[in-house]
Amino acid sequence: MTKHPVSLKDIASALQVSISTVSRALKNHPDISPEVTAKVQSLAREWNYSPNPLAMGLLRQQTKTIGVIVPDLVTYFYSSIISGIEQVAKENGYYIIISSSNESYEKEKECIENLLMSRVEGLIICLARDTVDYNHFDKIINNEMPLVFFDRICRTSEVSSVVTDNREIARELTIHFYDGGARRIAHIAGPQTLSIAKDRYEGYLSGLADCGFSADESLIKFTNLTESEATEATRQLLSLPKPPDAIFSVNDTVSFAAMKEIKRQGLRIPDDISLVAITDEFHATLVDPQLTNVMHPTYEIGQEAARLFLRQGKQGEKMVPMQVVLKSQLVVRASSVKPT
Amino acid sequence: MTKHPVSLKDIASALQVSISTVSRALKNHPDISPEVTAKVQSLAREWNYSPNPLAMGLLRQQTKTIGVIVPDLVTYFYSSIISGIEQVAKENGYYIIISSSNESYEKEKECIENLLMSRVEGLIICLARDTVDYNHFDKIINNEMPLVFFDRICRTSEVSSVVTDNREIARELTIHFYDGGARRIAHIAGPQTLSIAKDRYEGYLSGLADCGFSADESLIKFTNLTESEATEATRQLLSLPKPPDAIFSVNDTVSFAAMKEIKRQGLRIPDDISLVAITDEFHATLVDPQLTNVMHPTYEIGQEAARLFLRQGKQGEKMVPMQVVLKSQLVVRASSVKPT
DNA sequence: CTGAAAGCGCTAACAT
DNA sequence: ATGTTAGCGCTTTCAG
Repeated sequence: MTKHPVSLKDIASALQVSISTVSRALKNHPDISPEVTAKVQSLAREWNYSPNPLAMGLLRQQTKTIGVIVPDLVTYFYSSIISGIEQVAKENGYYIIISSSNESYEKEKECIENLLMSRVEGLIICLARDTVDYNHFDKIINNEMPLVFFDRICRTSEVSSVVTDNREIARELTIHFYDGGARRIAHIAGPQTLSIAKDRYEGYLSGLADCGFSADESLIKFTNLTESEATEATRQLLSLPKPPDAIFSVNDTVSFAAMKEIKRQGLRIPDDISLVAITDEFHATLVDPQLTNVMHPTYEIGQEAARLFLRQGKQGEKMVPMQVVLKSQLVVRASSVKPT
Repeated sequence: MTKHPVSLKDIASALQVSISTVSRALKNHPDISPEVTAKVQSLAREWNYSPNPLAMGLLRQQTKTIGVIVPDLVTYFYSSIISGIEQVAKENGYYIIISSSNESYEKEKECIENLLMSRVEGLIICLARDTVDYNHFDKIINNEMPLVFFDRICRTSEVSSVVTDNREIARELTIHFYDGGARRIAHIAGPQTLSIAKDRYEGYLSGLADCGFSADESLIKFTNLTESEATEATRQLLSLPKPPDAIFSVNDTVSFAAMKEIKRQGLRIPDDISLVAITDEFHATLVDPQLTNVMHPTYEIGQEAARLFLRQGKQGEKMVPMQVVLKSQLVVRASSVKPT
């Protein structure tokens, strides 16, 4: 049992040939005689040779690593996207290094610095909640490093991205509320600096318009996406003289905070208030009543992001930023169907 | 904006000194004159020099990466543990490569192969559900590579590990049921090849004994931890002539499957059946009624695992396998307190 | 005080 | 058909 992984040198000296012969034999180079090739390959297999990625990386000046930055690591949404990235990356011989910005702008900048120091070949990023300017991507863009944003995006004219049809689904969902009998449809929104929050807000307004409503300021609450602000927003909505009969919450954290607060006040879902969540199936069906939800194709988002990334890696292409828009899906469950 | 990261060579030629001088100046080697040192350091800072980890790795024959294998990536439990590993790893200049075994023995072996090919310095692993023999760790152990198991462990006399006090908490929990008035306490168990499942099962038996009960075979169901088997087990328990008045489920998947099935049958929790879950606070308080749960110090598990790993890296120590046992915590909520 | 050279594992010209 | 050499970025003897 050798302590160190076997190298070309080991094989070469065992077989009394040169290192380059071994190297060539391993890749079936036509110059090498069949006998030598056979001997080399069989010994390599026996000794379980595998090329040293560090040496290869140094030689080719490429680490085969993608840096991934997500706002957090512990929610299904991002975990699942990361799985998708990983799968495509692995299939293409890439590793990924995962960092969490913890929703912080400062931390996001730090992550980028660290990943660049680790010599990642490029980055796949979902912006932090607190990120409001986008200059920290200058270096990456100017260096023409592969860069892909997903979900929360920016600088779309320069950077490729993967998103879902937020605006459209928000509109659809608002109309769904209306069709279900709701007439005072509230929205707990997120920071308008965040693309997804903005898109969903706009979709909401557009849906309202389609139903012949104009926006009612008092029914719209902006939050920073934290549970506490979401709870407070819900409380305010519920204490309105004319409270809403439906709430569209901008993301999962907010959705569940709203649900908890509604129940805490003893109101019934959907009888008193209809609710939809933006979350996955497991969570939507875990609670009581089961939640109508917008399901995101998380795994696919990850896959697409990785594919966009790899496409940029290839020198040939002109690096025209591409935008992939995936469809999310509204799944109707009990929480938004009022008893007739 | 240079396309390639700056190297010692770049600095050396700019300053008309040798590469080795630059290398030494950067580490404040006493041999180098203060002036040169100053010049080098200032240029390095200006040009944002950072050493090439590939070159360093090749030189020192170490990649500074830890391979991490978890049964899945998308649940809070593992994500959170990974965060803990990551934090300690990063603090110590290590990267981690994360792989998922998807609960499969075959995939686990594959992951190990791949990680070894990536030249990780060692592994931190939580065994897959389907892993029943442990010979695939021979190579790692014989090579004296750092290896740490957590949660689901094996070969404890040879390998360091991090676990929680499963046996004790299962006992405590069983007694808690009894104290709450339950007299027919069922257990939906996991594969007895899995350390956690075995420990919890034994703790359950021990708790029963403490309450003056002997085990009732009909109240114990063994599952493979999938949602479908858990649902089926619950169904069988509920259809017993004398159904249980409390269910202790071995993990979160099983807990939530059981809860759903109980509700589906129109039974009330905790009135008809008390329930505890092994899950995190977010999920325990998300559902109705809120679940009494066993909380695991997930982040700490990760941190400890990483620390154990790093300790093994240091050559000095004799590599005596250590076992860290962390305390989990029983948090009583509505689901296990029967109305009096 | 500083430079030259070797070597980590590998590949790809460039010999032979 | 095979070997030699240089070089990727860095550290570390060994020589000045």
